Amino acid sequence: MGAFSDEVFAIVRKIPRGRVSTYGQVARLMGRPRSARYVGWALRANEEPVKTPCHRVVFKDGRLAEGYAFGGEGVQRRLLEEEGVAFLDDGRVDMEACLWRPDEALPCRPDDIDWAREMGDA
DNA sequence: AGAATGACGTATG
DNA sequence: GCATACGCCATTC
Repeated sequence: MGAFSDEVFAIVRKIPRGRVSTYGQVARLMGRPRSARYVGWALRANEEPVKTPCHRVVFKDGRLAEGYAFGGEGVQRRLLEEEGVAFLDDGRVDMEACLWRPDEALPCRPDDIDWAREMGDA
């Protein structure tokens, strides 16, 4: 594994629960704004799907990569739904509500708290 | 060693 | 607004 894949994994692992990120966003975080494709390429070679929640990485449109990834249809969607990710009527992820913002993820895990509070804790 | 290729995104026609 | 083209990095044949 080159540094590229390693960096991709490191970033994807930071995506909190109930939140999604995009290939382009991950690419931008690693200083390669034009390398969105190869983020997916790296995830494809992912050897540790547990440690690397690649199902939280979606298209910028909110579409999922079902068909190539996970080898199953809707598997990714089900995983996200269980995490509390909202889906639109079109079957796409509600990017407005669930897109991971690295800026607000700087401290421990405020997203998790916010997510938990929204889920029904409060 | 050179060519093909692959979970995307943006720019152009 | 839709279709096409190109860029990017690493791996495989």
